[in-house]
Amino acid sequence: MDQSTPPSGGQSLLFLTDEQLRKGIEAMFFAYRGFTADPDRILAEQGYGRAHHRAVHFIHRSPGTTVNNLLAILGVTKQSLNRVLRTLIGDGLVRSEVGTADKRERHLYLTDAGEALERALSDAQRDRMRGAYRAAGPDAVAGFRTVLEAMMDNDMRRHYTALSERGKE
Amino acid sequence: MDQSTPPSGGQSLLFLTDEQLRKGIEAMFFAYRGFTADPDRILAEQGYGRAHHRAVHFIHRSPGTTVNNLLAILGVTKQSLNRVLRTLIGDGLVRSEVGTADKRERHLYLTDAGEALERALSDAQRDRMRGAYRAAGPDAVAGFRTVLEAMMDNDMRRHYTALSERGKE
DNA sequence: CTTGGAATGTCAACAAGGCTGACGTATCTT
DNA sequence: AAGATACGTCAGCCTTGTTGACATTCCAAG
Repeated sequence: MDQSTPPSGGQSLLFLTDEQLRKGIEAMFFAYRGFTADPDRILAEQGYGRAHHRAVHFIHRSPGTTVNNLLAILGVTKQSLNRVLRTLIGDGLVRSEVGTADKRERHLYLTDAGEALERALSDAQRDRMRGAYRAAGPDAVAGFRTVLEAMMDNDMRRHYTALSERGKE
Repeated sequence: MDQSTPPSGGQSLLFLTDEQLRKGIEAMFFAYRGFTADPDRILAEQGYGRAHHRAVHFIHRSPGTTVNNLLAILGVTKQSLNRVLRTLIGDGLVRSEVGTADKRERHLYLTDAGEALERALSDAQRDRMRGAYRAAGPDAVAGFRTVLEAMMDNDMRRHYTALSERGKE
């Protein structure tokens, strides 16, 4: 649709052609497959799935988080999350503690076994990411994150930046 | 793990810290949600899912492609693909033609209705991508694609570049 | 102190979309 | 003629998402 129009303003807008956008879309598709491939293998060995990975990841990131908070981050129904959480708690990877201030809330923590699984998963995923980062270089990495952040829904970006601020920047 | 070690070599390797890698991982997670959100809404209205989107996308990209080729790109089993293809053919969005050179093969094409759906989906997805690209700027976009390509499995990168060469570069 | 609403858990049922395994049928290829 | 390839299909299983209904527990406001 765009691609018949040559650059009109002062600077080139060639990076906004449909062709370039299509490449970005396909790159996201193929890259996401790689992104999840290594953890998926580990999870499959243990009879878990991606939903377990996500729960474990964000509990690790925010120990003591509530179910409701996790729900907002993951964007699934409580029934769906609950099923995953139940197996993780049953298998002794996650500990659920009744809140002190508000006893309706459950605060979630990884057990030692849970931390071990988290480490295995994130090691694998980080290795992949590190290889990509190293190959691409720091400037490319900066651009990578800039575009991804711009691609998020506002709600998700809120969660993303909130998590980043927890980190040591 | 890394994060206690200051830059050792000549140039800064701070972009390879675990902290930076973690941010990249979470950015991928949240951004992918945004990436699929708009098409998902359109698909849900019509009773389709992401699997249909993927099939329609790649048939559009490579009209006349065979089932086997699609299988390799999508990385699913033929049973899984077949289920999706059957509904798309039944609904008159995809046409399947027996091969001329090799009559065992089926060549897949989008019908007019199929093209219409593809356009609706890719318009929505492109709008999101265009907004992100525009906000991030051309240099960031270049880095974005560089990192994504480095993140792919070799097999997937082969398909990705093969598709790109079909395009008008 | 009672009552409404919020947070959580749980049961049931269902659908999409992955998977494996097995089988059948054309159609090449050797 | 035999074997390999491409495709379709049936059956069954799993994960992970969805709704809807309902119980419990607790906080907070009246």
